[in-house]
Amino acid sequence: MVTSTKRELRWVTPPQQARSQQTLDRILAAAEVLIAEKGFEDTPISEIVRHAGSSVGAFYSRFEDKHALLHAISGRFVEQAMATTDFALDPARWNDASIGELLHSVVRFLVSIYREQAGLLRAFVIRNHTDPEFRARQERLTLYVNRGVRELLLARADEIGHPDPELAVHFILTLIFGSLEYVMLFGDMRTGDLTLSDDQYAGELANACLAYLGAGENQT
Amino acid sequence: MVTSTKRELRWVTPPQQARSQQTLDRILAAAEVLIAEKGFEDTPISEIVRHAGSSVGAFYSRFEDKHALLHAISGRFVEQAMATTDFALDPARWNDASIGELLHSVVRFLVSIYREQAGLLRAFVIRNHTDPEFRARQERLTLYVNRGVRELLLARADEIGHPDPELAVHFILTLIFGSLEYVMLFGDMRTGDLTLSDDQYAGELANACLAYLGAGENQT
DNA sequence: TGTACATCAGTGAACGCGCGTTCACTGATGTAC
DNA sequence: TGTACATCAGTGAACGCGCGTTCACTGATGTAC
Repeated sequence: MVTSTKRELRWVTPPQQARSQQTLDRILAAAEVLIAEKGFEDTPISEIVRHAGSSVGAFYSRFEDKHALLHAISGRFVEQAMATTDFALDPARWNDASIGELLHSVVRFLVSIYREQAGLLRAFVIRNHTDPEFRARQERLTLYVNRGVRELLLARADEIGHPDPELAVHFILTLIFGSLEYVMLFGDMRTGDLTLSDDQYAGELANACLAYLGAGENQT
Repeated sequence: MVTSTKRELRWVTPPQQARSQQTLDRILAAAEVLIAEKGFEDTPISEIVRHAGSSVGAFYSRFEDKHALLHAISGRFVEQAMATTDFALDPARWNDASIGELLHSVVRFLVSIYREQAGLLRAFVIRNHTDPEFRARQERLTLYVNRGVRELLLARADEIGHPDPELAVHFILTLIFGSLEYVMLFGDMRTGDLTLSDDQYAGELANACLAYLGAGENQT
């Protein structure tokens, strides 16, 4: 909570009155919706403030420039995602889970997140591609999730057949995130003639990882 | 050859004199270099023509607008890539190859292409993300490669352990292309502490696919 | 309890910049006779 | 073999549009006495 507020200070001039806090909230909410829909570049500030029932000037009294807006949104997202990660990947939750159960759950969960947040994630990814500072920020989240999953998996290293478990675990994480991005964010047309439900897709993805790890029999 | 010329007519007004053909070539060459370096949006026409020793007007007498330029470049790329595909995936070349040899070769080949053409591919992918027409074009290439690989793999369906070979083959193709995009085009920072050589990476990727297919023992 | 003043919030027209696109003009090449 | 004319190529200054950003101004909220 405290850290969150502190961190947002970097991107948002903190409001001093309840009134301005509300305007800020409305701007952020409108921005999130519009950006998720049309992407960051294609959403002019004028449109955001119109939807928020505010004005351009009000915007600039909170944000230094347009970039700061996306940083603020992404900041909020990353905080939440990290908190969720802490909760979801808490080792205590997985005490007696096999590596198969673990991976299937994690992948299914990620797939559902990517489905729900596709719009925002797409905007983030696109921005990543051109803005190194922004990319570094997102990178932090990926590494954070990576670390969590990694530890859980490596704690079950005995179930892993791959000669270099460390490398293998790292590798499947790039497989997973790469596939999620490719298929779920930008893949509407890539399914070709086959169409998989989210659950089927998650299942196949998890199985692919398990098979590669050499983790005994796959499970659905 | 003939088809190639015909197709380019859609994007480029065909030159009538050798002189203008040369200017066009210079413009295309300069554009390819600059776009691979800085991306399409960040490369103004003025800069392209300056590098080509030409002028804005000359540009517009060949191209209807800026988009047509990227279409022309992508068109050329797709033609070449398809020709390469035909050659590389010609069933005759693979008569007595196991599914493992096949996949390892194909993936290694793709990795080398993605390495060499990273700049252009990045520009294409970024454009895909916002321009549906452009995406459709690139899609054609992906599907073409898919079909080639698919046929080769399904011809060896007896080596595949996965209950639904059709689906499995389709799935690994999304794994492969997703991973290539994620790791090789936008992944400078995603390697974390581990660094794989291109060959190692290709090997792991192919092995992951083989393991998922349930295709006997992996091979390096 | 009311008045004066300071600060915070908010408004939207006007500005400016980058860049794609146009256009009036000059020069080069080819063709007809 | 030379001259007139048409078409192709090329030039770069000027235009225009979208959009981020600024700024002079009005209104709201809080504080001092």
